[in-house]
Amino acid sequence: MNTRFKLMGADHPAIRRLAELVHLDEPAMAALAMAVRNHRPERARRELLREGTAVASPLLLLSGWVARVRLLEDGRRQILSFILPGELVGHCTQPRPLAVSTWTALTNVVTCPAPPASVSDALEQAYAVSAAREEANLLAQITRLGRLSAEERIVDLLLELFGRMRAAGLASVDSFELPLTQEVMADATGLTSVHVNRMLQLLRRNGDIRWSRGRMQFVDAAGLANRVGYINRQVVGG
Amino acid sequence: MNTRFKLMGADHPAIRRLAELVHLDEPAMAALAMAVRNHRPERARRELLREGTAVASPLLLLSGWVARVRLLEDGRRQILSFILPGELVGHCTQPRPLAVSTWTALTNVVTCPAPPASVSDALEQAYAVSAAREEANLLAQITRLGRLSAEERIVDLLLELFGRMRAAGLASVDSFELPLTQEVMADATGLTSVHVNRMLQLLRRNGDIRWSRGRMQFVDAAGLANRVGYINRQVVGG
DNA sequence: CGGAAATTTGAGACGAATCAATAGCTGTGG
DNA sequence: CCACAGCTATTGATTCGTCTCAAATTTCCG
Repeated sequence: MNTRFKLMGADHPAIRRLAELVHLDEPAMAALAMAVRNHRPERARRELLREGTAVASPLLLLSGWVARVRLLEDGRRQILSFILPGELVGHCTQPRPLAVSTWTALTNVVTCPAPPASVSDALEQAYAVSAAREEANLLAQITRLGRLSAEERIVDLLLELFGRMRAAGLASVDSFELPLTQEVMADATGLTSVHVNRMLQLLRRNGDIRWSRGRMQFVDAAGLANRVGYINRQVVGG
Repeated sequence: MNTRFKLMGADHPAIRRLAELVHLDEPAMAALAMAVRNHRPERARRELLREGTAVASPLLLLSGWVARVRLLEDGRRQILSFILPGELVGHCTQPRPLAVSTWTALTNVVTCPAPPASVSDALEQAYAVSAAREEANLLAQITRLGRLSAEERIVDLLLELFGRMRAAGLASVDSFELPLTQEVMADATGLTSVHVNRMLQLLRRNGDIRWSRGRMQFVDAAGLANRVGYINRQVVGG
């Protein structure tokens, strides 16, 4: 239900967002509008793509959240990155691209295949920018896992997600819809869900965040970012 | 001294390796041979590229080791990935590409600018394959940091580096040149150098590795990979 | 409304960090 | 060729952060 959209075609929020990222020309907009017609829903927990499988085409996520995950044999799970509504992923210039990670729907989602980059230079650029952001997110994730404390990891992740949701026009001035369980946050931050819980409580007690019914609110996002040193902003030493 | 090469032009090991990766056509080989003539040495500890700076062209690392690093304000450091001799990085389809990480020479190195992808389809494919491997390495790094124990992280990293050195034709059947200090390994694995030291001693005492004068030898690489579940091989659960 | 999933809380164990001090190595210059 | 300086590696004692196990409570969904 909440993954349904009334808007179709060129008016779709995901397209509007892409168009803001890079100026999209006529052919690009047309191709995207066409692609959106091919939207398809998937239920939460569904695997959209399995590691080692051939990947069809890049994907535009129209609504819902997706995670790229890696599973170890003994059941340990690591979330590599999140894909947020309106984002574009899976751009491959490769010959016979095999997926290097499994994609799992965290919520009910609606996706559509993204049109080929060959449609227009503008579209190709949009893909390039998307790819660059994707890589930046991976690098942030590495730093988070390697060098931040539990509290820092959670705050940093939340701030990143907040920023990306804002970029997608899906956040209010100080809050956003966060459809993640603490278990999922744990798999993303390399912690246990028990410890994630304790850190979230701590943040609540300290008056840093409010969180209920899937909505995350920052009492003072800027201050929090400053206190914890949000790594996406202040990266280079000195 | 040890960063000097006698071979030049198309005979260069780095080019031979690329040519094995993807079949390279005439124009690609010629362009590479030309590029290698522009080789330049850099001293260890030198920053090759600073985060936020415009990146000139993709880089071919002819010899020596480079690390992509991220520094936090308080001095914490995370190594995002290693670039090994013979590897190619920095492929950007982007309009005005800004570096998202700092590159530091870990040893004396020799680099050359890689020729533009437009030279030939074969070269473009080679870049695409390089990029895909680079991403796979980042994903492996995330999993390592998020879900492996200290011992596992170190073993997994060593096995990855061993595999990549073999791919570059720079490893013997069971050992390779590893010019990293324990501090560097610590910054790559998200541990302290003290703990890295303890884990390496443990591995030595257990007869898993031998390590002296910068050479790392595996007593039984396959067995070790199996025991710690080298995440690059056995990734998908089940 | 009922059952499953998610969150919350506590006690205790364990892994890795920290602090501190010693020993070994490497290159450099006298 | 030796001695010194400055990294690098090693070791021990202790602290701290996070995990583990377990149980109770709440929330969500059909």
